[in-house]
Amino acid sequence: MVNKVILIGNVGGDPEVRYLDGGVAVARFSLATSEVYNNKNGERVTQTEWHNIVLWRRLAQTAEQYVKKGMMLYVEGRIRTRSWDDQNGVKRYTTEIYGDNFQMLSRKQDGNDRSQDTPMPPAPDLSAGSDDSDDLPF
Amino acid sequence: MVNKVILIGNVGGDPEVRYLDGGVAVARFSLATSEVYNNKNGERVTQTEWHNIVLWRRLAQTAEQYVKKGMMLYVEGRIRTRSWDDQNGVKRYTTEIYGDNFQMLSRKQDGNDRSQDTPMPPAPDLSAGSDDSDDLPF
Amino acid sequence: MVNKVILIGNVGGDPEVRYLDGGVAVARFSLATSEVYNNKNGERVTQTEWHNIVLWRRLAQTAEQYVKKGMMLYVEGRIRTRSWDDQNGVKRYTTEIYGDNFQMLSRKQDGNDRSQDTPMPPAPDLSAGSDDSDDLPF
Amino acid sequence: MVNKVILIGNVGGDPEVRYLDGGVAVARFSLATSEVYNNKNGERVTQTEWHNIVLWRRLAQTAEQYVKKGMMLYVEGRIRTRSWDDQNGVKRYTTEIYGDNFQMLSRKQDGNDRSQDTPMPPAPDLSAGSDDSDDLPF
DNA sequence: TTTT
DNA sequence: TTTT
Repeated sequence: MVNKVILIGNVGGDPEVRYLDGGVAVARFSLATSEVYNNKNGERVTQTEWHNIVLWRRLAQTAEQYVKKGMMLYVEGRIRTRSWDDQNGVKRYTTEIYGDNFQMLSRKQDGNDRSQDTPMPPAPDLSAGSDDSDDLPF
Repeated sequence: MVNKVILIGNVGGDPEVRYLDGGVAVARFSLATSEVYNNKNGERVTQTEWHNIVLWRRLAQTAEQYVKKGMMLYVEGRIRTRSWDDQNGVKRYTTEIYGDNFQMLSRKQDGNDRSQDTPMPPAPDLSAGSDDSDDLPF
Repeated sequence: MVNKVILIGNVGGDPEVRYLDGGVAVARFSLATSEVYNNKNGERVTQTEWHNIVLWRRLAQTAEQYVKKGMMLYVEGRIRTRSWDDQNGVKRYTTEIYGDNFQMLSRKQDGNDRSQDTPMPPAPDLSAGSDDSDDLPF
Repeated sequence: MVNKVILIGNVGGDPEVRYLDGGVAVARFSLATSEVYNNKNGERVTQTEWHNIVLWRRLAQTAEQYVKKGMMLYVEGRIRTRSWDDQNGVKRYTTEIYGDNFQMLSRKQDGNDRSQDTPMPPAPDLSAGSDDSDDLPF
C-alpha cells in the first residue's frame, strides 16, 4: 500500500503553528500548484490547485522558522482525509497533505523583500526538513 | 509546479463509467490505501484512506474493461479539489485523484472469485493504461 | 535537492546479505521492470530494465527474511553511482538504487510453490520495510 | 511495472543537442543532486550525485532553448542502463535518466549573470516541457 | 491565499 | 536473473 504525494508550489501564507497537549507541534499552511493548458478554444488557461499542508513535530518547528508566504516549496507526503460534523450536523470532509519531508526551493518571492537575491543560508539541518534526523547516507 | 500522486491500493468497487456529451468517457472508483502503525499504547492499528479516482477518455475505457473491485492497482495522477453548493447553499469540497496512468498489480482479490489464480491475459495494451499511446521508448 | 526513485518490478534473485564490521547489514538483489511498446514496425517489444537494489540495516534484515526471487516488489529509494578501478586501471561506474522503503506486492511467483494462493501473513512489521520504525501516522 | 525517477537539482552544463537521421532531437546534460548528512564523526558532509539526463524530440528542443548551466531543474523520468564495448572489448554500462517531463525552477544560478533577478518569461508552453502537448486538464 |  |  502506497500513498505518496509530491508537490512543488508556492506557499500561500506563513505557517500557523500550534502545540498540542504534550508539546507536539503542528504547522499548517496552503500550497498552490498551477497548471497551464490550452482549452478547446485555444486559449491559455491557468488552473490553480490549493493544498492544505500539515506538518508535525520537528518538521513543524522547522517550517515555523523558515517557511514563508510566497516561497517555492517541495513537499513530499501523503493524503489524509478527515471528517467532521458541521453546524447542520452534516458530515463534512477535508483532505490534507501530511508532509513527511520538504525542501525550500526559493527564498520569499514578494517584491518588497530583496532577500531573494541572497544565497540560501548554510543552514545545518535547516534548509531541508525530514522526520529522520542525522540519517547516514547508507 | 508539480502535483503528483502515486498510489498502490485496492479497488473498492467496479468503476462507474459515463460518457459526456461529445463522447468523452469518465470512469470513477474508490481506492483504499492502508497504513499500519503502532499507537502510543503499543497496539497495532490499521488506518485506511479512501481515494476517489477519476479517469478520462482512453484510460476510462481501459478501466471500464479491466479494473474490478478488489484488484490491487497502481495509480499515478494529480490532486484536484472541486467545489459545489450543497442543498443548504453551503460550499462543499471534494478532492479527487485524476489518474494519468495506472497498472493492475493483481487480479480481483475477493474470496468468491477464483479467477485470481488464473494468469493475467496477454493483454496487448490493456494491462497498462496511459494517455500516450504507442509511445516509443525513447 | 531531490533524488527519488520509485520502482515496481520482479525480484531477480534472493537477496545476498552480508554484515559489515560493526554489524551493519547490507542486502543486494536485482529488480526487473519491463516496459512494453510498439516499435516503428508495429511489433510489440518488451524492454526489461535491471536495477541493482541495495538495502541497509533494518531494511536489509527484513529483506533477508522476506524478499524472494520472483516476488513483485515496490521499492522507493535514491540513485547512487559509485566508481571503482577495474583490473586495467580503468575507472568504472556502477549505478545502484539505495532503497529507503519497500513493500511486497505478491508472494513468490514460481510455479512450484503454491504459497502464492495463501493470503499475506498478518506480518507485524514484516510485510513492509522502512527505516523509521513505529512511526506514528501523524 | 513502474520505473520512475524524480529529481530536483542543478544543471551541470548547457545541453548538448544532436539530431538523429530522421530528424529526431536528442538532448543530453548532467544534473547534480546534493545530499547533506552528518557522518559518524559528527561532521557535515555533502555528497553530490551526478545524473545523465537524456531528452528526446520535443522535450529535447525545449531544453535546447531554455535549459542552461546552473539552473535548478525538476526532472521526471525513468532509469535506462545501456551497455557498450570499450576499446579493450570489455562490456561497460552507462545509466541514464530518460526524462519524460521537466520544469525549470530557477533561472541560471551562476554569479556572473544577473538574469536570475529577471522574472521568468511569459513562456507560452516553454517554461514546462512534456511529451503530451496541449493536454486538456481532464 | 501563492507564483510566473 | 524476474515477471506476464
